[in-house]
Amino acid sequence: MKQNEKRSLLKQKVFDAAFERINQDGLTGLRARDIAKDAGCSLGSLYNAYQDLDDLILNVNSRVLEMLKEDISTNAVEDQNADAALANLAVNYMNFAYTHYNLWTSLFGHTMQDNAPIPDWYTEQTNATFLTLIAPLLKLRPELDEAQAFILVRTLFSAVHGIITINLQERFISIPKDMLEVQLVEFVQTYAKGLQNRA
Amino acid sequence: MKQNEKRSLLKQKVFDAAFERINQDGLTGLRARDIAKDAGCSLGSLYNAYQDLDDLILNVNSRVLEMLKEDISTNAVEDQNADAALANLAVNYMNFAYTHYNLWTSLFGHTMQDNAPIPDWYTEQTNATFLTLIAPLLKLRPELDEAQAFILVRTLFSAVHGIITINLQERFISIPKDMLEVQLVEFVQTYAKGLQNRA
DNA sequence: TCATTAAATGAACGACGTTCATTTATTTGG
DNA sequence: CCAAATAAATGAACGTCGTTCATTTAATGA
Repeated sequence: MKQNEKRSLLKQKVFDAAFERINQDGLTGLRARDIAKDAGCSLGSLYNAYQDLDDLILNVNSRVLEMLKEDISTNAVEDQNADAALANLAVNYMNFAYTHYNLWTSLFGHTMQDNAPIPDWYTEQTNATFLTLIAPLLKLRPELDEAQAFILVRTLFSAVHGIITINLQERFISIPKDMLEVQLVEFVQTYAKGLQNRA
Repeated sequence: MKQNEKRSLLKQKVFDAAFERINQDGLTGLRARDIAKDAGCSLGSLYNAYQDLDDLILNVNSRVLEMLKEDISTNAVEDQNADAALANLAVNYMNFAYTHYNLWTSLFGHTMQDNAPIPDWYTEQTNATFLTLIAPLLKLRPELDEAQAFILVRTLFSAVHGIITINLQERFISIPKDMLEVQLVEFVQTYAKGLQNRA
């Protein structure tokens, strides 16, 4: 086998093992020795494929961002008014959080070791993923300029994210998924109604 | 010195050391050996005062919850309409997050070791702290029953929390504090307006 | 006072992320 | 096709972490 093939094969096996570990056990249950065992390589080889665990986790999170982006664009409902489209986005986001809970919390729960800065490519991808949320809104509300749409979508995304996050935190009283969905839709509609009467 | 005095003195010294470490360096920078050194006791004594680091951290977070509760009730503005009161609460919460950033993130970033459950006394205190947010609203909107007020405040709190959290995450593009304040106030007002036109 | 009980101690343990000298595999030039 | 050169794989070893526990030290009480 060629060295390039082996190299990329190893990278992929390590990636797959880490992805599945995070998916199954969450970020806090991730251990270098477990990944190596699952990937069928030695502990040292892990650090041949990736710089360190942070590097590996960021690559997994990068894949999760892709999944989220694809999920959003796949399930975006066309041909409806802007309010319904926003509510639809919120529900899609909630479903992603529930369906891929450990992967989703990995996106927001990971912190770099030693206060190292998050690499630029990752923050750029994060913000790029977020920007895809703007597209469906701009389509339905072409009168908004991009800056307005950006602020609007960002505020709404953050709010929806917060509502889901708090509800899923063990520290807080939780409501069932179907009730949360109703609450999210009502929240988005209420906010949209407030925007209308404000203009 | 009596044994009870020594015992509680040790507990307090350990607590103070942990609190200050979290306040200065954040939760991820917390080390048992550093706490023991700061408290002026041996490493073993730390585990005489507290069961483990989780126990100690939960006690620190409990104090932070008290600070937050006091902060909210102290700065609550009376004699204004409900919308302004809610906006005021949101801004107060934002100021707490900025002023005590490391303590604030400790509240939400801490996870128990080994997937141990969060003790009941802590979840109860968390929800009790949260419930104090209802008081100012009920005062201004006595027509709401408690269940309605609970859902309303919970949704609003989660949304405001999300907007602040996302803005302070290194992964996302941040806006300055004064702009965030404007955005929060506008958000609360917009949502309140939506509620009005919905009833 | 001295036996008894409680508290303080820090060496030691196991687990962790990471490194690196050594071994093994692959590539390259003749 | 073979040997020299280069790259990759390996796992023992290192430093650090939270936690424990046999031992030492202090406080108590009859």
